[in-house]
Amino acid sequence: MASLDRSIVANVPVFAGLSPADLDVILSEARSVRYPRECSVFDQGTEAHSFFVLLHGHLRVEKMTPQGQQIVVRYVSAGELFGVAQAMGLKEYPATAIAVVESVALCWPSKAWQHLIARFPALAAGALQTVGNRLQDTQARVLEMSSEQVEQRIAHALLRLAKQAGRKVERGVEIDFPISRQDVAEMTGTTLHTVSRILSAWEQQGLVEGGRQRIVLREPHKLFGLAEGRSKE
Amino acid sequence: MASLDRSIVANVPVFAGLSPADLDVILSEARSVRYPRECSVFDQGTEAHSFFVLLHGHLRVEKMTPQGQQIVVRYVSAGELFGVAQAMGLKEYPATAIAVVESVALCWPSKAWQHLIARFPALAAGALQTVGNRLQDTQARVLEMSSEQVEQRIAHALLRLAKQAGRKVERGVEIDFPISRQDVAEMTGTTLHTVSRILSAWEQQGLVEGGRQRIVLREPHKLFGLAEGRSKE
DNA sequence: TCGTGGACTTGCGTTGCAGCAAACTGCGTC
DNA sequence: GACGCAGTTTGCTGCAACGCAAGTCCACGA
Repeated sequence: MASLDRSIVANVPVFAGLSPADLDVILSEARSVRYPRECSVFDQGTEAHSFFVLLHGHLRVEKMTPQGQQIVVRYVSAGELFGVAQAMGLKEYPATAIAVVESVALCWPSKAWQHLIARFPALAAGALQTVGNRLQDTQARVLEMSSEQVEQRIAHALLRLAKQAGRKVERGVEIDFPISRQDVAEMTGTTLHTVSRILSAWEQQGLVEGGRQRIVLREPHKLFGLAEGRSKE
Repeated sequence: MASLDRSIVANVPVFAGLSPADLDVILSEARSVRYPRECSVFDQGTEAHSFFVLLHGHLRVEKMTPQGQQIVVRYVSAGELFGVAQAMGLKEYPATAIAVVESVALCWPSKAWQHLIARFPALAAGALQTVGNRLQDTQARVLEMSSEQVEQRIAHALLRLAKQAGRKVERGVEIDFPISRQDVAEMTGTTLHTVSRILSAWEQQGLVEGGRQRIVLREPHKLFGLAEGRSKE
């Protein structure tokens, strides 16, 4: 396989604090893999054989209850470390990751983790930060679900998506990958129907613009107001 | 200060994989602190000056929304690492930790973290597992809040508490620290009133036994059935 | 012993949202 | 160009749980 140049991971926060030479060593153990749209990178319950860094694209991470209910855990964007189940002491992936657009990821065998962090403590520190941020996000979500109404939760979710994967278009900010009302419902702990109703209402007011698996925020600022719970005036 | 003997941390999972000599080095930088009941160990929003290992007692970790709503993030039991905000890249504690019973913790200055993990990679690995477990728990909670009814969520919460801090008594399993209905409500994203109603109903059926800041599970197995969503027969 | 306040209980009215059902629409495909 | 499906919209109905309010009970301190 052609060796990977370290310039491709220049913007990966988890590798910040590593010298170019260290990076070369780390990259020499990786291979890059392409995932077509709707293809799964790993599946909940299967052996955690690898960990990854997303180079390009977007993934949806979803998790299923024993009863068969599904939720969207989060979306992964380029530059993020993911699939570190093994490092967290799990033998199996706790969720499923699916490419929502054609994506490319670096991939290391999980067993490389042990000796990599022994040799490069900065890597462990970076991973700890990544997982820590995720923990913060997840706790924020619990807080939202405990204290906010559905409308506010959806507003928050859209704003977060826009921040993470927003693309400026003439009419506002578009979420840069296909996302259905069902997906939004699974992010916010509500139903497809309720999301549809609320987005329709917002579209009437000119706050958003919809479409098939497409959402454009036209008035992010007003949405932010809604998210913070200011009643509509 | 009297130096700390490594036997006191023999059962701390985060220190597994470290040699006795390593442990001595790590412990030499720690001091132990006693916290009376209802006393805070650290406060949300204040500088993350230290990280801790709980030696004895129980802590309640709670978090407040900007709007003033509060939730219980989790309970910390003896042997757990906590307050690792700095290691996760935060400058401030994201939550408040309060001793629910008289407690004792080991305490390190946050700035020690850097050089400790550089010297003892196993420590970083342990911390990653700790934070990883917490992430799993929090995600499980999101799943519960998305897919379960209040009654099931409360059953799950009580079973988790019993597992983590249950004490066998003649009549069943008692939760080993004072916990109010309000606390349970803040753990499950519901209200004091609803918790009270449900616990009363359960008490009628002989599933639990209540009291002022006291909960005894008399039929954990039946509760488990409820938690799994099997309708009451 | 009595008083006070915090924890808990319980009834009642209200409501946000889920659940069901049915129709619509845009997109890919044959 | 027609078909079929997946994604979406929308109306209606029911109910779980919230919010309020009015109590009771118990622990602790004076």
